[in-house]
Amino acid sequence: MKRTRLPEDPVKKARMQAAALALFASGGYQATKVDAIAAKAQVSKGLIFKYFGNKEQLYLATLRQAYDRLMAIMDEAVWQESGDLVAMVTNATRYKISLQLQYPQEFQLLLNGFIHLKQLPASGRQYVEQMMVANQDLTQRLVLPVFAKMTFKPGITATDALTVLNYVTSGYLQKFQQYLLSHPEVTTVAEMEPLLADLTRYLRIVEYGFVAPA
Amino acid sequence: MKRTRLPEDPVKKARMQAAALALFASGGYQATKVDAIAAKAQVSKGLIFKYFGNKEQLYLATLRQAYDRLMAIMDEAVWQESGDLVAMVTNATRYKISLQLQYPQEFQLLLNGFIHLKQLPASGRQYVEQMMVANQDLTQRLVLPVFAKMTFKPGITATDALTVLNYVTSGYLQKFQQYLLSHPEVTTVAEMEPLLADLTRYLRIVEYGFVAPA
Amino acid sequence: MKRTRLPEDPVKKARMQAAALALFASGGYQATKVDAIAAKAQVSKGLIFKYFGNKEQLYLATLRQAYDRLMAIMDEAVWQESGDLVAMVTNATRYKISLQLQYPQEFQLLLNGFIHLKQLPASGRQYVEQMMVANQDLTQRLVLPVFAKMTFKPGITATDALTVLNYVTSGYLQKFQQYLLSHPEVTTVAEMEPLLADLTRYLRIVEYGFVAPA
Amino acid sequence: MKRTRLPEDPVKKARMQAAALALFASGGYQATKVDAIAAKAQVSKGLIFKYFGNKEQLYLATLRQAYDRLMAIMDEAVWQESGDLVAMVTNATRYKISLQLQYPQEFQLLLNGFIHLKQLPASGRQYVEQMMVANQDLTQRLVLPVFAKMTFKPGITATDALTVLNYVTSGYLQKFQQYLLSHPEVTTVAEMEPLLADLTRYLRIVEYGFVAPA
DNA sequence: AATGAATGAGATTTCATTCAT
DNA sequence: CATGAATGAAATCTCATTCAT
Repeated sequence: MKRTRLPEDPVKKARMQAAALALFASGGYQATKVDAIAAKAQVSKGLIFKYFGNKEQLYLATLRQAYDRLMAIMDEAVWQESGDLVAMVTNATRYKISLQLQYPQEFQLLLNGFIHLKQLPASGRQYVEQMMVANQDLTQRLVLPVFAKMTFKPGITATDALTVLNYVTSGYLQKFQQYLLSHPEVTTVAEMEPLLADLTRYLRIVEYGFVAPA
Repeated sequence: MKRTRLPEDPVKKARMQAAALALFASGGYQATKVDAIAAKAQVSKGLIFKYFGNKEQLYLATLRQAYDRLMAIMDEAVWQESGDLVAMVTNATRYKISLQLQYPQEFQLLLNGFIHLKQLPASGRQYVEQMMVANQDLTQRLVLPVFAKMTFKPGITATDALTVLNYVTSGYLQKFQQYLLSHPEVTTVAEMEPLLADLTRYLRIVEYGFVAPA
Repeated sequence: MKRTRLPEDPVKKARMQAAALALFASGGYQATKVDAIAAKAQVSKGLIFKYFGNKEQLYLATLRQAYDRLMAIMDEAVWQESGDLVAMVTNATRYKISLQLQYPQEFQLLLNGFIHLKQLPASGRQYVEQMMVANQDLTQRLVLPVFAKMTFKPGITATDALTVLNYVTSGYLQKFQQYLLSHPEVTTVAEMEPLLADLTRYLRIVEYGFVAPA
Repeated sequence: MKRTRLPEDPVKKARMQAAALALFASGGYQATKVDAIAAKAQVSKGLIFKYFGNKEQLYLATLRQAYDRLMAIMDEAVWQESGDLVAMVTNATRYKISLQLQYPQEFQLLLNGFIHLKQLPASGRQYVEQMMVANQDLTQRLVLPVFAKMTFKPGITATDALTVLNYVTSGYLQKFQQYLLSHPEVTTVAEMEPLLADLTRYLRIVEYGFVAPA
């Protein structure tokens, strides 16, 4: 018995999403033409409007999908707790890097989304904002138990330490992403290990300072 | 005594530039309509094209002006050298903050420009890129002399320390800018002093680590 | 059986070309508005740009089409060689006249094109120039064999004779075209025969002079 | 006693006319911008409108002036009657050529005007049409007396002979004008004498035919 | 009277969205 | 259902004409 065709062809829908992701990520909302998405998805323009209503909703759907995809993967308990803060944060960062390598477009899209926040329809902001928050939550959830075992200098709180750690790792990740853009041949985390050694030193500085004890 | 009308009326040109700055900064290139700029500048559409040729050149002129304005001011030797690294970087940051408060649109425009780098016409990239470079150069020029008087832990270079300092201050500035967006009532550096105290602690961490000596 | 819609609807494209031909021919490039072409072709403005890119390319396409159409028809071996020069040139002219009656707009367009040569984009000139050359080549190809059988007066070359023939026939054609403009009711060559008798006399003059032998 | 300034400065008006003539002649009506005319005339745009009302009237004034100038000069009895038709027509043509050399822009303007006749406002047509008529009248006035002394072949009228003469001389003049466009270094009639020898042969053909008597 | 900056109607061009096939 | 040709509102850009100085 022939199954009646689904009202929405999931294969085509996936192609549209993928095309939209790629183009929105690299070109932004306004500069990306629906024509181009349809062409890249090998689908008619009309179908895009049938499936997504209009360009803005397509953008939101793309944003949501990127967010969901990253969150789904991040939620996996990939990172192991450990007594060594530096090792742990480096590991976590190594993992984030692998995500960036796997999902560069999703990262780019959400990053742009963050910048364009104002221009986004209200319903779109939540994804971008949640993404930011979730990222910090994650680190916090991991790092706080380790902090519990450490003694802080007087006048310095765990929040301070966490903030600085976040600044350093996200600054590092940003530089890292730029590096990727100019070295598209890099596709595995292994190739990034030399750069990760930098991060370890940076984190060590945060932990113990760069000033030699008198 | 009234001045005779100039071939390019500097008052109107300034109004156009200001309108373009405000709208491009908040809306980006594509979303900003020339009509809107003309309306905001209280000038006819035609005049914009007479003064700037076309929309893209108007954008570049706006970018250049924002860049020039910030650079001109930054170049002033506002910050004093000092033996105390933390005090000095905090001062420098306080100064950058005051610039952001004074020129929020210029900052926003160049920040967006950085994101949109790909989409910018080649001639526009230089301003954005130089802006990034200049910012780091500035820090370096200030900080290196201070570093010269300090002794680094073994295995840690001045470059490492500078990088971490940059990550922390720029992370801090970013959070700061977000804060400004959600607190538009804040207009003076004085009101920001409590937040600057945070930065001091963060920098102290970079200098000496957050871990209490055993 | 109805044909499936083609990527470029030949019916609409033909309507656009026809409208463009009519309007460009009578009004020239600048004075003809794309809006008017769209209206005359009963097509939306947008479609014209989808099919032809921009106004200039539409003009060139129209020029090319006019040229091709005329050349295609001229190339047919309509005119028969004959021993009688006057009869032959008159026949050829009768044929050209029938073309003008059939394709008055194409003639007008290329004629205007010739005048506007300077203002034409370089790529457009070739059609107009080739048209001019082809026209003369054609006459030459026909007339030279007949000349071969004739004896010229001393001091007069075949080139001289050909040149004068060309001047007379093209002068005649020009007057003819003016006549058509002021007598739009004339649509068949038959109606033009009285005028063609004039041409025969003119050609006879070229052959034997108008001066009675002493 | 200082004379009060005329309401219209004749020097400036002349510059405007000259600029308009040059630009309309080479670029046609539509392609010529009022801005360009003002710049070439070293006069403000506003003055052009004050003196001529609008662009169209400026064009008509330019057309009229070109016509008047040529007519005024042509009316001079430069050409002498003579018994030899060929010599006389050649002389007349030589004179026309000298006019073309002296007033190339006026010729070009009226030539273009002839082509654009349809697009011209009705009031402009008369100049162009009169120009055409006057040109033929002139030839007629000169040639008919000579014809009176000649005997025509049976079946051939003076009108026929005149028409053919006109075709040949105007065809010749046209080719001549093209020659001038591609040889702008030529500025005197003397340099054109070789080409005038061609015309003599052409006219001889019209007179006696090119066919050698049996 | 002369200027040329300023205007805005109108032209060209783009592209999200619709809809006949 | 799917298509992509067709649409037209809205954007960019041009330039004859006006008018404050």
